[in-house]
Amino acid sequence: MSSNRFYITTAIDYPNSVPHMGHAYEKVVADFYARAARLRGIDTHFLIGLDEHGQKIQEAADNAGTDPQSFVDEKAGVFRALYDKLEISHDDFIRTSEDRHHEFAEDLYRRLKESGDIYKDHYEGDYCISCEKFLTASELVDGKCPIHERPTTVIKEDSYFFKLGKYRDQVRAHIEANPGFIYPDERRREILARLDDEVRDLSISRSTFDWGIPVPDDPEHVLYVWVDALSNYYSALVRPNDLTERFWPADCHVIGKDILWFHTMIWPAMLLSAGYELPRQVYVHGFILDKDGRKMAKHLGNVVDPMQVVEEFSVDVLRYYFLRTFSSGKDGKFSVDELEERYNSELGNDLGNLILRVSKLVQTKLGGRVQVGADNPEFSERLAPDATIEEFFRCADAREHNRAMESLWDYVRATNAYLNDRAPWRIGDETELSKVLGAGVEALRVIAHLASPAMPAVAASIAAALGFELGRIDDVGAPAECEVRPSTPLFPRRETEAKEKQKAKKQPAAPEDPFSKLDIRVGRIDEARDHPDADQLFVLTVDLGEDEKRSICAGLRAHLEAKDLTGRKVAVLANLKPAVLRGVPSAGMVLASDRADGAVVPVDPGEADIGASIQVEGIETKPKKKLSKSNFEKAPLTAKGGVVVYKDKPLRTPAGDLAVDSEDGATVR
RNA sequence: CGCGGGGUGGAGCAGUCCGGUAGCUCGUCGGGCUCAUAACCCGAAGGUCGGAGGUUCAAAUCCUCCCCCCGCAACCA
Repeated sequence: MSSNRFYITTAIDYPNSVPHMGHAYEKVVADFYARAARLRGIDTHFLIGLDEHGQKIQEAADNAGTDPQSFVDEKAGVFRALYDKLEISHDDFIRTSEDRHHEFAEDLYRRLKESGDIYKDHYEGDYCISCEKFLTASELVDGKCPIHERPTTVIKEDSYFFKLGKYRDQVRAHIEANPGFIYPDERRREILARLDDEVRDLSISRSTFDWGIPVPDDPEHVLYVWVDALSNYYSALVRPNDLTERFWPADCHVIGKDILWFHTMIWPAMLLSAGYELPRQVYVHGFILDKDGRKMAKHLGNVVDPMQVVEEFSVDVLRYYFLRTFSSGKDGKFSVDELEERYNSELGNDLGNLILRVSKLVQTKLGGRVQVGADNPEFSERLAPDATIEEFFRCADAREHNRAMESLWDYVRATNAYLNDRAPWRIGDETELSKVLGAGVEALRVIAHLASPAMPAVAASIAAALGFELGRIDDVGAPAECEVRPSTPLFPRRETEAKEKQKAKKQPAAPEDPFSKLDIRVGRIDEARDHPDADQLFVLTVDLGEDEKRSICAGLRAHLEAKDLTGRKVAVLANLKPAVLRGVPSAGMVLASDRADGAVVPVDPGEADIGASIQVEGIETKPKKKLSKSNFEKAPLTAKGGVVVYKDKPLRTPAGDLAVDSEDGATVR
C-alpha cells in the first residue's frame, strides 16, 4: 500500500432473503482491512450496500403484497441492523434504488454507448404469456410453464448488448501484467484459463420487468444486473460529496468466488470502455461451509445463524474466529466446537489471562499505577514489538489476515513467556518491578492496537482496563502513566462438551449397511410419454400407492416403446434425491438391468401389490430422506439366477423374489 | 477424460505458484512456576505429506497416470 489512501468495497447484497453467515464473513474480512488501514493513519473509505433491483425483488414484493421500493426499504433495515451488530465500520452504505446511483449508472451506460460498445439485438427464449416472462430450461415442466400449465412460446426479445468480447485481450493483458490484481492466485489462474476461450457479448437490458433503472433513450428497457449493480462502486463516490478524485480507483473489491467473472472481466471491460481507471485489486474470499465441509442449506438443517453466535459469545469472538481460523481466500468450515475451543485457549487462556495477570500485579505490587512508553530497556530488549508490527501489516497488505492474527498471537505468547521468565511476583525492588510491569503493560498496549481491526470492542476493553488510550499504531510508545483498574475476565471460561463429544467420536457406531438406506418399492407405470427435450428419456407417471402419483424420468427410449411400459409393474428406488432432468422433475428411478447384449430391461416384481416394500433378508432398512446417487451406488445390485441380488442375497417383495431377465452379474440400477 | 476445490502426526489447518533439514493450534506425556480464568512457561512423543512412476544433487512442492472425498454441472433417471 504505497499511497496514503485506501478505498475498499464489498459486494452489494441482494436482499431477497435474510442475511446469512456468508454475508457476515465477507463484511468482517473487509472491515478488518479497513480498520487496519485506519490504524496506520491511512485515509480510508469503506463501502457496503444493497443491490435492490431485478425481477426477483419485484416478485418477492408482489408476494409480500407490497411495492418493490417499500419492500427493499424494509430489507435494508434488516441488513443494516446485522452490520451494525457486527461493528462493521463502513463509511457509506449504497442502495441501488437511490437517485445518486441511478444517475451514475445512466451516465455509465451513455459512456459505453459513446464508445460505440452498445448495440441493439435480440435473444430468443421460452416465454410464458401468462407469466409475462422468459423461463429457463430448468424452470419448464414437461415443456410447459409450471404455474400456468400451458405451453410456452418461443419469442424474441429485444435487448441492448455490450461488446464484452472486444475487451477480452485488453483485460487479459491487464491481469497478466498485474499479478496482484486478483487474489488469491488460484482465482487469477482460473480467470486466465477462461479468457483463452471466446468471450461473448453481454445482454445488459431487459424489457420483461420494470423494477430497475430505465435505459436512457429507451425507457421500455431497464438495465440488467451488470451495468446497474457493478457501477455502485463508483456511484457511491459521486454524491453526496464528490470523492471520485480522492478515492477512485478502488484499492480492493472484496467479493465471493461466485461473482469472480463479473468483477475481473465484465467490470474492467466496462471501465475500459467508459474511460475509467481499473480497480487495483479484486480480493476473492471462499465460502463458509458447515463443520463437515458441506454447504449450509436449510434442507440439510446445518445452518448456523451468525446472530446466534453473536448472542451466545460476542461479536468480537465471531470476528476473531472468522479472521484467525479461515485461511484467506479459501473455503472455511464453521464449527461451533472449534470456535469454543479457540475461545477458551486463545482468547481466554492466552490473551484474557495475560490481561488479568498483568493488571492484578500492577494493582497489588504497584498500587495500580505504572509508567509506559518511557525509555524502558526491559521492554525494548525483551519485548520489542517492531518485528511483530511490521509482520502484522505486511500480512495485512498481502491480504493474509489469518497470518496477521497469528503473528499477533506469537507476540501474546511471548509476553506470557516474558512474565514467566522475569517472575515479577518475586521481585521486591520497586524500580525494577516498575520496569518489568511497565514492559508488560506496554506490550498489552501494542496488543490492543493490533487486535483492534479484528476485535474493536476487546481492544477498547483492554485499553480501559489498563488505563491507556487507543490511537494509531504510531502513537504506541508515547510516554504515559497508566492507571490500572480492577478488571473481570474478558473471556470467562466456558465449560464445554466438546471434549466428551470428541471421545464419543472415537468409538463410532458400526457403519450401516449401504442397502439399509434404500427405499425400493413396487410401482405401476400408468403413463409413458416421450420427454420433450431429451431423446433418450421417457417421462413416466408412476403409481406407488401414495396420495399422488410420481413423475419419473427413465432412460429407456433407446430400448423400449412407450406401450411396452404402460401398465407395467416395476421396482422403483423411491427415495432418490429428486432431480430435474432436462427440464422435467424426476422423483425416483425405475430399476432396470443392463444386459450384456446391450439391452436394458426393467426388473419384474411379479404379483406384488403396488406400494409394497422390497427388502433383503437380514438387513433392516432405515431409508434416508434424500438419497444421493453415490449412496445408491454404494449398494450394488446385480442379477443372479434370474433374480436381483444384493451381496448374493435376493431382493424380495412380499410376493416373492424380484425377477430380472439378465445373465448373472449384470448390473441393476 | 464435464468444471472446480480438497486428501500433510489423534483432530483442525498452513506450506505447493518461486523444489533445499515438514510447520502451527488443539489433544497426549514429562517437567517448571504459583501473579493469573485448573491458567501460564519449558521440553518430548507422534507424519513413508492419498498411491505409483518420472525429472533433479535434492520433490509435500515440478511432470505423467491412478484412487478417494466435497461442491457445481449433466440426455446418470
